[in-house]
Amino acid sequence: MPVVTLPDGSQRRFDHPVTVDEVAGDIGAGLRKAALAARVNGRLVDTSYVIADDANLAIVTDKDPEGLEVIRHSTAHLLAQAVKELFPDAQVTIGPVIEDGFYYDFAFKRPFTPEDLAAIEAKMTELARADEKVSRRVMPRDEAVRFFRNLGEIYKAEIIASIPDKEQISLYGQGNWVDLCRGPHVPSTGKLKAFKLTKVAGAYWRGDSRNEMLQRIYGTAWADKKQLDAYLTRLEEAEKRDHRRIGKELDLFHLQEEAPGAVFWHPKGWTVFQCLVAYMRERQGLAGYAEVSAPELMDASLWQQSGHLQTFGENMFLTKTPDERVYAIKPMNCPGHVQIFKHGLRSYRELPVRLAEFGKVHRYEPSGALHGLMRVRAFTQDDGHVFITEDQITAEAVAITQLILSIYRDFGFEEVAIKFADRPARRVGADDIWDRAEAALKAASDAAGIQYTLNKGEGAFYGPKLEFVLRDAIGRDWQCGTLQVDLNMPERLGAYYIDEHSARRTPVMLHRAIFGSLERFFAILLEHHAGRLPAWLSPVQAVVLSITDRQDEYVRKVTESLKNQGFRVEFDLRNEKVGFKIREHTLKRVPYLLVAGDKEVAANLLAVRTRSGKDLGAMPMETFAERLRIELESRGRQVLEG
RNA sequence: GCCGGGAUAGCUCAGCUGGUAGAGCAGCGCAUUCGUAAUGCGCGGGUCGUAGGUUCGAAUCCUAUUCCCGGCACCA
Repeated sequence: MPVVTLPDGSQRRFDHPVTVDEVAGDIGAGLRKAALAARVNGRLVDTSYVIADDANLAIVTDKDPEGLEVIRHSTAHLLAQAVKELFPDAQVTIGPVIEDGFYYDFAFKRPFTPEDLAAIEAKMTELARADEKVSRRVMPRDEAVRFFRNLGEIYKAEIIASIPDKEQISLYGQGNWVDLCRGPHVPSTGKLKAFKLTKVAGAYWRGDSRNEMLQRIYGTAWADKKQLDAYLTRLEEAEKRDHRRIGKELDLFHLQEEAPGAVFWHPKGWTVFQCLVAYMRERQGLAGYAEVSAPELMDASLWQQSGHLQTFGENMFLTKTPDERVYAIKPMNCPGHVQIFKHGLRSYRELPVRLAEFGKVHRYEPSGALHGLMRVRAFTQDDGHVFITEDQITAEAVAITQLILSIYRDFGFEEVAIKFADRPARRVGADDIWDRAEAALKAASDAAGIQYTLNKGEGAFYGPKLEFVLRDAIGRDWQCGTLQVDLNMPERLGAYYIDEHSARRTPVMLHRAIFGSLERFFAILLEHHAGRLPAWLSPVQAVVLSITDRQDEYVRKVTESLKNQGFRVEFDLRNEKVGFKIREHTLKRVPYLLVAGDKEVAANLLAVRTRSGKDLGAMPMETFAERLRIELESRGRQVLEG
């Protein structure tokens, strides 16, 4: 007879097998109503699950993260049920839970339209209102395959047929609709109260671009209307932070048809870009890197030798000159750096040799992949290559890791996830070389004391890598930095040094980038700060405003003086009300507005206002300059605006 | 690259079933000299992404094409 232990340690005895639902009812009517699923001995089950033996039980409600998952999963089923009722010819495939919602893929003779989406959502609401009971049953695999074949659901049948044949298949049904599913699901469709279909899109069957394309319907689902609305508001907020929108608003850059995936940097955007370069130049210099610059165009034979052309040639831009030579525009900087390393005879005494370049690379990305500054065809890497002996890998990798994390902190990114990407299917070099490279990178990661997750098969074609992923202000993740151990490229390109016994040795090459792509990092910064870049990165750090033309001379003088001190300052003498000027420059995200009216001129002061609307009072220009200087030098750690 | 949607003034967008393009903001001019997120009045501005086609007539319909957007696939 089962003894059920609840999360608080209390126990309940039953003299017969009981369902989760009954136990919940035994605890309280409110809990019974709120129960969506349960954990029995750690396993997630339906409320109809029968407990026959002693067990630990935790009721799952919409307050639990699992509860929300159950809701989303069940809403995906509701979507499929609605689609089948409205479009009986559509075939169901899969419908998993994703972040904030779910999707379901259908095979259908024509694409779903936005009107279809509205009709489907209305049908879903109707089915949820009907509060149909969701029931579970089990059948042997082969029977399940026959069952779905008979229904004409060939995709489902294919999925089930790929499950090992001894397994029992669970099916969930609601109304006259039934689907294969591991579950669990909500006890009845009435539990689904806050959902919305968001978009239709194409998606390949089984995620393989060689397969046919299905219709994917995305939706979001929440415990209640309030959560749903909060989510929709969050989407709107994210849209306002979109770097493409901010780039336009602040006149930072543009893209145009003749140069897909290549950026036209405007003066203000380029100012910020140059701030990033200057910052990195300083940090790298201190870390022992020497800056170089290698050609953007090199003979294709070099790329043949490096392995790029064979492995990733379809992503490279090639050009033929009138003399019939084929050149490749560099997609990476490493071969260039190897040429510089190779020039002259290197001694082991020189190692590590650390070369860095703000290298502009071009990659022919698939047209559908392009996305603002995040994914472009022409971009600038803060690329660096370190040539070392195998014994030096650990120490150097630890130093690089620390450098990367320290730099991210300067930009306000404290949360950094690290992934270890091991050998990919398309690669160069023998397996034993890969074994050594992966072991060395693992050892270095351990020595650096970092935690990482495995990103299987995602390494570079020449070596394993660590990927550094930033989390921004609204919780999105972006891969930026990378550290790669390469035991292949130096040998392929004939690089060597002379060791202490006068023998030729092939160096190990570490590839590393910190921003990754400057374009991308720039976009991440814009979105992270919603355009309000810290003053040290702002294209314009302050604007001096006049109230009437009586202050013109004073404003010009102050502006000139601040500019001479190295600040990025402009003035605004337009014949407009001060409120109008303040609004405009606030919208342009200028950190400080310095207002000069008759009072300030008389007292030789500036009234300082921040872009967040805070009044810092009137102060002499020298005071403002001093405080701003401290803010810039501390890279925003000591902030004037408070 | 694949599926779907889109492209109209500098920007955001309207323009129903074909009859020859419109708003707000921005810009320009004039007035206003003003104290912390929009002063008022007036004016100019578009071969409707590109190339073909159908038609008496095309922003609107058809075909092709480029780019953009949302996904998928890709991401050295």
